[in-house]
Amino acid sequence: MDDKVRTLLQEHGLKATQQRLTLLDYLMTHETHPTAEMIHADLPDISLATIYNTLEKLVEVDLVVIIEGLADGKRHYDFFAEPHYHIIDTDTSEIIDANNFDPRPLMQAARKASGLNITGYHIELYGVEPKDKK
Amino acid sequence: MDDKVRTLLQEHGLKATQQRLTLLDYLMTHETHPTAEMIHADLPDISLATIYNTLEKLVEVDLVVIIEGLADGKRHYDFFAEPHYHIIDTDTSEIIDANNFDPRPLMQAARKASGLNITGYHIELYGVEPKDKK
DNA sequence: ATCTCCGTTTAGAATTATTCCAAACAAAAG
DNA sequence: CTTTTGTTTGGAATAATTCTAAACGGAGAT
Repeated sequence: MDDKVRTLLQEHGLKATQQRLTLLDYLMTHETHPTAEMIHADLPDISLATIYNTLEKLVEVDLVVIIEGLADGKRHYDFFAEPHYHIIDTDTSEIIDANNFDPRPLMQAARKASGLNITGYHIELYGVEPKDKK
Repeated sequence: MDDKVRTLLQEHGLKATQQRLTLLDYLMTHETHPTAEMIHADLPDISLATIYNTLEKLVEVDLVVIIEGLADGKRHYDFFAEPHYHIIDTDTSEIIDANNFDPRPLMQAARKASGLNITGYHIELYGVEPKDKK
């Protein structure tokens, strides 16, 4: 059942420990965008240090991305199976995932502008609930 | 001479204090993307607390943007006169500004996906120096 | 199965970027 | 010039994240 998660970890060169299986499965099955603390609250058997360690590893191998810059000042984490971007409500700090945008032209432009091989991206849009100005 | 900077502050509803004039002028005339500490090193007569306070105000009125998520764990700041995006060399942490991309289709897509009025964006691409695999 | 190796986990201590505080100050308006 | 109101400041406080060193446990080899 968590063979899928186990395989995912091993494909990315990470040893499949119990904690990593639990944490990655948690991220894959929750639509939320939790902080380390929030994860720890739901998975109290995994120490906070391990949650930080594990998240760091998952970010390294691109299974997870960090969402920074929210009003609460904490890092939020997001399982990143397929590429998407984030829309953040600056009033409520709600984070919405969206993928109705093709990033390839942007990556092309970035390569052209910098000469670098582009390896990834973070796109975050900020918005507010319309006031219905009428 | 700093009438331009003074006007810029006032247009954005900020009182034009000596410290704000100095700090904003500093950001406008430096291509670098400094941290609060780096600014404080160059402008030691402005207290560190004021540098943080002032940067916060400048970010509020969209004259400055925060660049987070670099390897050093610190926030970097960037004068944001005209919209652009960032390309970050993940090996060297070098930050490159680029503007050869029209964000409007992305903003449209985000509005469509979220129903929010889009007020801003942060786009960051990550890349590495080509190894010349040849 | 058992052994061994080496990466992982852990509790708690340490770090440090950033925020908070309350008193002194200085822009801008009247 | 006086007042008002927002700003600046040094230092203390906060808290998210990282570090440390000892115990542990996957997983390949025997």
